[in-house]
Amino acid sequence: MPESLTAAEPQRRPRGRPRKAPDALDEGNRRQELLRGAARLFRNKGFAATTTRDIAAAAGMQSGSPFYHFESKAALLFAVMEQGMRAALRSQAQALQAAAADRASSQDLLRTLVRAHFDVLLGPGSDFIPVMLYEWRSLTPAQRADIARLQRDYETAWADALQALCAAGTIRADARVARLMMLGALNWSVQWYKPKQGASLDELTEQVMQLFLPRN
Amino acid sequence: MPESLTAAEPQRRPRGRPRKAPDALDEGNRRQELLRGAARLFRNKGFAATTTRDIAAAAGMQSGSPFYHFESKAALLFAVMEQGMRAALRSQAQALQAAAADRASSQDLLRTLVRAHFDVLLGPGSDFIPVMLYEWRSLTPAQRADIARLQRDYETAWADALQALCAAGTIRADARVARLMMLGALNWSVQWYKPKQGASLDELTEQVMQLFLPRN
DNA sequence: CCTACCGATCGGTAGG
DNA sequence: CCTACCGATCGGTAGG
Repeated sequence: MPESLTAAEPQRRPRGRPRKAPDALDEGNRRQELLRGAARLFRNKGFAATTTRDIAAAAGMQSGSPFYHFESKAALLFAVMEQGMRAALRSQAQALQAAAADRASSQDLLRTLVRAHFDVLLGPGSDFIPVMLYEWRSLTPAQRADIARLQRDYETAWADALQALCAAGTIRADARVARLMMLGALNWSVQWYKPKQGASLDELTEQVMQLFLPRN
Repeated sequence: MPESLTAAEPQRRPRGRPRKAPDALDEGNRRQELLRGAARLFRNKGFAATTTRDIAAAAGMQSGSPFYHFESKAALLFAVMEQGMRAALRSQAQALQAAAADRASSQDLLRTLVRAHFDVLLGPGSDFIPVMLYEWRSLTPAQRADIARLQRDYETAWADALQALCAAGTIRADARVARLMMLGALNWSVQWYKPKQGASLDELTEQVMQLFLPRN
């Protein structure tokens, strides 16, 4: 290449909006945008019916660009679920910490878990966990094992609270069945709950408590 | 073609198993085989991830042959759900008839509905309703409206039974929320129930009754 | 992160 | 219901 051409390159700043440097922060932002868009699309159309082109477009990218951030479409699905579960675990831990500080009863502990779960399922930015609930079969066995470990952690708090309530006779059913039924009842709400109409998540929590613990 | 070749064709019956005539009964059987295979595949892999070639192979056909029986892959999905709902409605009506003959209480009526629902979800040949529960978003709006009408009929019996129990104070929650939570709890069982191990459907029904109606 | 592209696969069809 | 096929689309990649 003739030296004159490179030497002719001016040293002034480029006009217009400066191109952001591809530093670590920025790369995390783009990756995060991909994850949010993918979560929304996976939830609304399903994993197999969502194309990587859909996901790229949602983040304002060209069709091949998601593969700069994620190895494959399957890796994107896994990342959505993993990030969803880690956020859910943080949210649950925070709620339990507050309940412990209040010396909450077993019943109030359950209420805390129900309310936190509704937030995870139906609160703002809540596409990640619904994707996990309804795209489990789209994971590879190895991915499933990883997510299952996070789910076990999440359900431990439920198992403990329900065990206490069963032992006290407040709930009269096998603790495992009670846990599966309660979580199923709550998880189903993603199918019918409309945020802008009907009961608030606080009201829904009270309804659930009255339904499962009618004595108090 | 030389006449000798066609004239040489013998008039005797072909050897081996006689090819079944494509009469109405037979066509219904083949169609039914396609539906059963499609239901199983849609349940295990999801609608979008199942190819019409998978479905053809499950029925022992070549790749283009399902389209002799169904207009499109979408029509197959709709037929699976519609047939599933019609069978569920028949099963529910039969159970309710027996309960009415026994002058069943509201509580026994609910037990009857729970038991019939478990059969629909988890009993033998129960792939059709799980497909409906987890592939709703794969339907076109027009298909959705048709299936929703059948679902409304199915849920009417639940609404009536729960309304009676709420009015009597046996269940202390909004009747609509109670219905959504109960059906959600039961529907979730398709995610964890293993027919060959754990509780039977009768035992599970008793657990559900104790959980939701603990007073009696 | 974009451009340009590839091989594979998919739903569906014409003709028999 | 099979054979042979088509146009479209898809996940993913090389090179920059």
